[in-house]
Amino acid sequence: MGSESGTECTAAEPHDRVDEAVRAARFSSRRRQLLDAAVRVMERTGYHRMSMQSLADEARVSVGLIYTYFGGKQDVLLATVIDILEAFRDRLEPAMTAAGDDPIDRFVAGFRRYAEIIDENRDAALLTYRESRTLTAEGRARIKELEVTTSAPLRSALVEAVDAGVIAECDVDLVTYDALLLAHGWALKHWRFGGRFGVDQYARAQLRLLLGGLIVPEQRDRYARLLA
Amino acid sequence: MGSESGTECTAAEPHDRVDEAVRAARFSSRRRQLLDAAVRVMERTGYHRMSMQSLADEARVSVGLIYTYFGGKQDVLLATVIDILEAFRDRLEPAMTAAGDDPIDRFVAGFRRYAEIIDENRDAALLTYRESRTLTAEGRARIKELEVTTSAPLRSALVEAVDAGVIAECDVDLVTYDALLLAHGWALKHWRFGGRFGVDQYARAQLRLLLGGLIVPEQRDRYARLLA
Amino acid sequence: MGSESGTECTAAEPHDRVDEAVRAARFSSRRRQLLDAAVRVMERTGYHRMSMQSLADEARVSVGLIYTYFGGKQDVLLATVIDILEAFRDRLEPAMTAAGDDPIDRFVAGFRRYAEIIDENRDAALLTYRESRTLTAEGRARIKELEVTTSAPLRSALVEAVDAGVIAECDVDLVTYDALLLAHGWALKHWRFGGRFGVDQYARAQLRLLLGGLIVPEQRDRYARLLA
Amino acid sequence: MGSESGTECTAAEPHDRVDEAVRAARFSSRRRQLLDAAVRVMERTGYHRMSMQSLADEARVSVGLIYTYFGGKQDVLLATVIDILEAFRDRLEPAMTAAGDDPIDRFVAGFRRYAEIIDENRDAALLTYRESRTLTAEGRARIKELEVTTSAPLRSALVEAVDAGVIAECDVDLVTYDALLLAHGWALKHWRFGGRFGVDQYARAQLRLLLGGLIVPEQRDRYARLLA
DNA sequence: AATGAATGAGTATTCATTCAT
DNA sequence: GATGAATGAATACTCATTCAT
Repeated sequence: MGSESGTECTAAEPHDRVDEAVRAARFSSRRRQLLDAAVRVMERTGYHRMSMQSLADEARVSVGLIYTYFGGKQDVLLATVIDILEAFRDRLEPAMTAAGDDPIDRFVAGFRRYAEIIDENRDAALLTYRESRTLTAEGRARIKELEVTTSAPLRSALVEAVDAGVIAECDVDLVTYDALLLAHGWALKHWRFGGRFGVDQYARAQLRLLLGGLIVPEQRDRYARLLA
Repeated sequence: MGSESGTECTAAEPHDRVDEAVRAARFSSRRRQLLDAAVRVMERTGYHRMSMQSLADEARVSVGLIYTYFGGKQDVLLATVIDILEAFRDRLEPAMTAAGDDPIDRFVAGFRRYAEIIDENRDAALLTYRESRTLTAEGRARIKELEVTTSAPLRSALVEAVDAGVIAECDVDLVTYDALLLAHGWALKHWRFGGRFGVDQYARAQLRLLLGGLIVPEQRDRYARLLA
Repeated sequence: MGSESGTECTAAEPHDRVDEAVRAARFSSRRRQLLDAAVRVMERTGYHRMSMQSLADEARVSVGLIYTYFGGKQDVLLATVIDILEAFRDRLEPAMTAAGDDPIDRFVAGFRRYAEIIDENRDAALLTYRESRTLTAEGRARIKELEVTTSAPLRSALVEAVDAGVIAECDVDLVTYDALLLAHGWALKHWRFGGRFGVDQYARAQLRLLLGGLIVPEQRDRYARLLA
Repeated sequence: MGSESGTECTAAEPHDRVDEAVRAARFSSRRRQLLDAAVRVMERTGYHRMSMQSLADEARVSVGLIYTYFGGKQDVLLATVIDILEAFRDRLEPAMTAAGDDPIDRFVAGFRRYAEIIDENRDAALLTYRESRTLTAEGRARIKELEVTTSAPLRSALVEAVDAGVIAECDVDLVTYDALLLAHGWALKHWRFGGRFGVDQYARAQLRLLLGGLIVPEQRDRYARLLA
C-alpha cells in the first residue's frame, strides 16, 4: 500500500508495477485456463448443458473462482466466442502476408488458413452460429464487429483483385461472407465430408468454386493451378 | 380405441372408422396448432428459453395437453424441425418441375424457391443449425436423412447437367451442399444483407457465383442471362 | 373452455362461476396453509434463516408450489406481515365497539385486545420490527399504510376523549403510537416480564401509565378503577 | 508474548512492555476502524446484506484482516451492538450526575441524553432490535446484561424518587423499560415524527406522559415545568 | 380429450471463511 | 500484521413432467 517512506517512493513504484504485472499475468493465465476448459466442455455438451460445476471440474478449480474471472455463465460464453474470433483475426493476416503481393494468392492463402483454423477448432468454431441467440444484444454486437475485423484482410484482397482487373466486378462483401460461410461449412458438415476428403482438398474445391466464376477469362491461365 | 359405447356393438365398426378419421383429423390439427405455436415461440425466444408453459399459452391450450401430442420438449423441437424440412421438401420439387427440362433451369428454379422458403421462415430455418446439438443422435439422424431427401432434386439436376456436359465434372454432393449453405446464408446474415437487397437479388448473386465457374465455356452464352 | 354448445351457454356460466369460486377457495386455503407455515418457521429461525425448502417442509408441500402462490421469498415475508396486521385490524374494532360509547372504555378495550393479540402471536408480531428493512420500499409503504389503518380506532377514541374534555390536549398521533409501542413491548421483552406477570396485568400497568397523566383531574374519580 | 527476539533477553522486558502497549493500541484502533465501518455499512444495508467484502472496502482493509480482529461476521455484529450499548452506558451517567441531586431531574436528564444518543445513531440503535435474533444465545445474554447495566442509573433515579415519595409506587423495572422503549421509538418511527418535531420536543412529550401519571399530586407544582 | 395444480430435480450465483504468500 | 485468491457449502428460483379430476 501507500508506504509511509518518503525517500524510497521511487523504488516503491517499480515494485508495485512489477506486482501489478505479476498479478495481471496470473489473472490472464487463469482466464486462459478457464476459457480452454470452457471450450472443451462446450465441445462435449454444448453451452446450455454445461453447468458451472462441470466447467469448474474441467478447469480443476472451484465454482466460486469462475465468478472472479467472469461475470457469469453467459459471460463465459461471450468470452469464449471472442477468444476464438480473436484467434482467427490474429492468425489470418500473417498467413496472407506471407503469401506475397498477388491479391488472389493472398486470398487463397487466407481462405486456406481460415479453413485450417476451423479444422483445428471445429466445435469451437460452431459456437458462434449455435449460441449467438443466447447472448445479449451487446454481446452480439461485439461479435459482429469482430467478425468484420477478422474478415477485413480477405475483403481487402478481393478489392485489390477487382481494382487490378483480375476478378470481375462483384459485391465484395457478399463474396467475403460466402467465403467465410463455405469455410465454416467444413465444421458444419464435417460428419458428411470429413470421411471423403481432408481440409486441404475441401479448401481447394471451395476456392475453385468461388474463384472459378470470378476470375476474368484473360487471367485464367495464370491461376490455372487453382482452377484445375 | 376402447370406446365406452356398450349397446351399439354391431353398428360399431363403420361408425368407429368414421370416428377414427375424425379423431385423426383432430389429432393432426392439434399438432399443427402446436407446431405453429412452437415456431412462433422459438422465433421469439429460441428453444432453450421456450418454456412448456409459454408454448401452451401461445397455442391456447394447457401444458398437459402438449404431452398428449408430443413426447416432451425435445420431441417438440424435433417435430418442429422435421415439419420445416418437410415443407422444404414438398415445395421444392413442384417449383423445379414447373421450370421445364433444362437441368440448369431446374437447378436455378430450385435454388430460388429454396431461398424464398428460407426468407419466409428465416428464424425457423435457423433452428436446424442452432439446436441440432440439443437433439438425440436418433433425432439428428432423422434430420440428416430428411436433408438429403430434400436436397435430392437439386442434386439430380446437377447430375443431369454434368451428364449433359453443361457443367464441368465436380463433386455434386459438395456443390449441392454449398448451394444449400449459401441459401441458408440469407437467414444467417439477413441482418447484414437484408437492407442491401432482397431475396431475389441475393439468390441471383449466389447463383452467378455457383454456376459461374461450373458452366463450361461453350455453354456460357446460352445461360448468359444468369451470369450477367 | 369456450364450448361449442349453443343452447347450454346459460347453464355453462354458473358452472364456471362455481368452478372459479372453488378454485379461488382452494387458492386461499393453500395460501393460508403456507402463511401459517411461514409464521411457524420464522418464529423458530427468523426470516433470513428460513430456507424455501424448510418452509415447504413445514407446509408439507414442494418448494415449487410456493412460487405458485407467492412471488418469492421476500413476498412470503410481506404477505406474512400483512396477514398479521390484517388480523390486528379485523379484531380490534369489534372489541372496541363491544366496549360501549365511552371513549376511554373503548381505548382501554382496544389496547387490551391489541396486547392480547400480540400475546397470541408474540413472535409474529415482532416480524414487523425485525424484518421491515428486508422489504422493498413498496412493501414498507404498504405496511405503514396498514399500521395507520389498524391504529385508527384507537386514535379515534383518543380524539373523542380529548373533544369530550376527558383527557388533556395532546398529540394524539404520538400517544396512539406510544400505546402500540408499549403493547409491542410485551412481545419484545416477554423474556423479561413474562415470568413476572401476565398480559392482563401488563396491559393494566401500561394503561395506568398512559392514562394516568392524560385524564384530567376532574375525571379521575370516574376512572379510578383504571388508575388504581 | 513469545517474541522472536533472541539476543536481547535481558533488555527485553521493558522493551516488550512498550511493544505490547503499542500493539494493543494498534489493535484497538483497528477494531475501532472496523466497528465504525461496520456501523456505516449496516446503516446502509442492514446486517444480512452486509458482505465481509463490503465491510473490508468500507474500512479500507482486506477481507482477511477482519478475521484477525473478529471471530467472524456474527462476531462483528455482536461487537458492534456491544459498542453501541457501551456508548450509551458511558454517556448516560455523566449527564445524570450533572443534573444534580433531585431524582426526577436526574431521570429527566438521563432520558433526554438517551434520546439524544439515539438520535445521533438512529440506525445503529435499531440494530439491537432487528438483529438480536441473529446472535447466539450467549451473545444475546451479554447484550441483555449490558442493557440492564445501561439502564441502571435511570432505574436508580426512579427508585430514589419512589423512596422520596415523589412518585407513586410502581414497577420500576417496567417503567424503566418503558422509558427506554419510548426513547427507541424515536428511531423506530423517525420517518413519521421526524418531520413533526425534534428530539427535544419528542423527549419532552414522552417525559410528560411518563411522569404525568407517576408524580404524586402534592409534587406536581414542583415539576410543573415538566408537565406543562 | 383436456386441464392445471403439484412435484422436485437441477443450477446459477453468492459469500463467509481460510491460508499461502 | 496484512493481503486477496481460492474454496465450496448454501440456497432461491425455474421448469419439464406427471396425474387426479
